[in-house]
Amino acid sequence: MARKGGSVTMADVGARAGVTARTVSNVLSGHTSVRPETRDRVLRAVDDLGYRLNTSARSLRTGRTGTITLAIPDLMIDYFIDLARRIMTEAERHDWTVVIQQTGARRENEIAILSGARRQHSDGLIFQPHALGPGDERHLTGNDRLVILGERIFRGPVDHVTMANTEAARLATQYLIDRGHRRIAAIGANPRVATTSAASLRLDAFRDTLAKNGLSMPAEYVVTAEEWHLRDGAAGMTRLLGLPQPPDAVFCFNDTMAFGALHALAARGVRVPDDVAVIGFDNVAMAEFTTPPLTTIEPGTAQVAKQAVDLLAARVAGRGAPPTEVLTDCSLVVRKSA
Amino acid sequence: MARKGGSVTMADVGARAGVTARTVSNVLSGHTSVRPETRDRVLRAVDDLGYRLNTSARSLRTGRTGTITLAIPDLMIDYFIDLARRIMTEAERHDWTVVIQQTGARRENEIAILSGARRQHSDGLIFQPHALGPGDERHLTGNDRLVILGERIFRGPVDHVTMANTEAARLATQYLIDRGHRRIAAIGANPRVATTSAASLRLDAFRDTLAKNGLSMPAEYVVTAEEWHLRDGAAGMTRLLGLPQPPDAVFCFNDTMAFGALHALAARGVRVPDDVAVIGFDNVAMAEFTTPPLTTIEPGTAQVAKQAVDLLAARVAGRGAPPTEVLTDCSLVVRKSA
DNA sequence: TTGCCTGCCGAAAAGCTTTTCGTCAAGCGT
DNA sequence: ACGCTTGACGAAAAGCTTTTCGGCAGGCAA
Repeated sequence: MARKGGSVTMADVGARAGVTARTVSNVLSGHTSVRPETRDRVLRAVDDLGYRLNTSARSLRTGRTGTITLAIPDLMIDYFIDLARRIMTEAERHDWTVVIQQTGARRENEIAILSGARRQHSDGLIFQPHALGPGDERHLTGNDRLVILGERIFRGPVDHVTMANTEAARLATQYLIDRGHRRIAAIGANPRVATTSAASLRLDAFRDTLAKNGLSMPAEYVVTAEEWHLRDGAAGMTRLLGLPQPPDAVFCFNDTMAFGALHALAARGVRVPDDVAVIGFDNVAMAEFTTPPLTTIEPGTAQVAKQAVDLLAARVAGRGAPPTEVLTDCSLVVRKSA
Repeated sequence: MARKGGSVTMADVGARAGVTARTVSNVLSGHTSVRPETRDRVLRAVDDLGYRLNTSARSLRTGRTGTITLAIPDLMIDYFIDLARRIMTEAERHDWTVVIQQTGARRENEIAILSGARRQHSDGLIFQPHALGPGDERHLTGNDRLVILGERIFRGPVDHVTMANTEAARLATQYLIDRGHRRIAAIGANPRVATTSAASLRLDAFRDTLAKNGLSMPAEYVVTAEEWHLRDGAAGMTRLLGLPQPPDAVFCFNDTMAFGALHALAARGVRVPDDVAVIGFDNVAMAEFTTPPLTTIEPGTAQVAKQAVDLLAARVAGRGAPPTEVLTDCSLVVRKSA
């Protein structure tokens, strides 16, 4: 805890141990060798005085903060919670603390993040954009030490790590088709968002797979959802159920919306999967525990987290690797809802 | 982003604007008045040079980091996610960034947090202990700027903010009794934890309310759960269902476990609430969307968040108020599961 | 006109750690 | 015995901002 006035400094513990601050620093950091005897004296002095390292001073000197920033749309979406958790544990391996910034998926906030206004004290940034897309390169001003989560939206030399959105979406819709469904809807479209966004990619793959199987995609079967929250899923589903000809299967673009959809279905007494099949995307922990348990896409969240912080670590270490683009493995996990 | 070598400093922008670093500082912080004309020159220089404030240097000088730490057991429990989100938005009002530290509910980690080893760069700490309890006062060495979430476990001069655990648990069990249930079980006991912990308080209130209504609490009806995760709830429920005489109602000590219990029930084809009623605790967002929607306790999470950061802000501001203890309002929200 | 106050800003110190430079002694090889 | 390397540590600089101390000019009152 950064104290105000009378905080005890390295010079103080040095004085008590009969050495200078430099030796104290060496003892604490363990970089240089110091005689065991003086080492013990220093350690004892540290203990006696209750000394605590001033990280601000260290950061000022070393130019490293020991903190990275994770910028995501929103902690109301289970996937991002899962992602944040995993990134935190990965970061631990690099002795990093992570601070989470919510952008609310709003363009101005995303720009603010990139411009550095909201991540001052940070060694690097892991950033999942939502509103930003191709053409916004100008906003990443001097942002080395950045890894983008999602499709390659910037032409600049930036690392990207992303899940296989189109392959996964294809997997999901093909599965529904193979199970005999013909009136298949999707929840989660968002026309106001870049073509590289998850929403667009998944919708495109959905449409393509339908077409490839000779099925059409009626406009009223793709329902848009701004936020991908629980209530969006529920609202989307009730809208679909109000249609003269409701769908017999629904592909929700994330698990959170699928949970909402399941709720709407149950509230109306519609049986899942008999009357309407539901498939999600993310394979969040809760997916295993809904009624019925949710069939969904496992997008390789663990890999995303590991790759993202490893890539960032490489950038921070200054290894001049060319900008990398990694794609994680996805798979379908079949449970009971479809 | 803290750059390494050639970063541009206040002196640099000052040089370009024809002033000294001091004036630049004044312009940027807005504390002292500066002539509009020079103000503009400075701002333009900032823009031209792409200057970014070095927060480490500022922190070193001011002794404030602009960051607070929130230490909670675990981000796998919905309540703590909810709490973290709310605390983040409250902290924003004070221009604070919050870093989340997970203790895993493990004693050694909680001690490490208190000792400051894992929250170096922080103006204050909001801490929800789990393993620590009365008698551990010695671990809060020089911890002003601390607010504890939970019952008063330390005798020291520390602010506490807590929910009305016993009142809420009484509410929940009384409701089950009033609905005609007689074989009522509880999931979430934890004998290895302090008597001031949520687990103990809720269990005590549960037992008392049962007794007050002339009901007994068979040992096999209180199932212990170490982690309060989804799987603990499910495991606890299946154990209860395996009993020769299963309960007709279950009080889960948090919503996350209740979700697990709901799953176990559904997997066995047990009807809720007809065969077994389920009641939770926390009123998390998901509770509204389960099937059936979860009857649960609203513990005043919003109040907890607001009070905690306001109290912390007062401590940091050095206002010498006596240690405060605040209790939030709770209520029962009835849905369909009980 | 003199004295005082206010607004604006330069010079310099303070905040604490890490790192560079240098010193001193001891050890080793020849 | 001499030169060289290595180990241990002191002195001091560097890293960048905020704040204190003044100084200077202009305005206002006496």
